[in-house]
Amino acid sequence: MRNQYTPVYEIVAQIPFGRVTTYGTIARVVPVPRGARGVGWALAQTPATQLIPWWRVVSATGRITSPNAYEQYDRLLAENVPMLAELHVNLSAVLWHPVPQ
DNA sequence: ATTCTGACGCAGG
DNA sequence: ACCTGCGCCAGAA
Repeated sequence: MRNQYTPVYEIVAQIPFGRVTTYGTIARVVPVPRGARGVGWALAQTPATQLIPWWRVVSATGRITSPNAYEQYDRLLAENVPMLAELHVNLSAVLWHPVPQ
């Protein structure tokens, strides 16, 4: 099913292994209700059955703020994503910028 | 209809 | 670096 949040999933699906982007960055390239918050909302609805790399999206500061923060943290570590501290991605090293759809 | 809760971002302090 | 408040407003109850 395609809804107004579908563009968000299409962008997230393109984030490369080992790279990360932010809620706000996505909200700036595709129209999403409520901007960055809407992106977070959309990811929260992502069915576990779908293979969308939701763990590659963090906040503008690099902080991991999802409800399942540690699962996300572990998944990123598994991709060798550099951290500044626990639950804190070194964004300047791995930030990925999406291309407008 | 009304209330409540946010996977944000930014501007202070 | 940390914390707080605020704008934003869809969805759930």
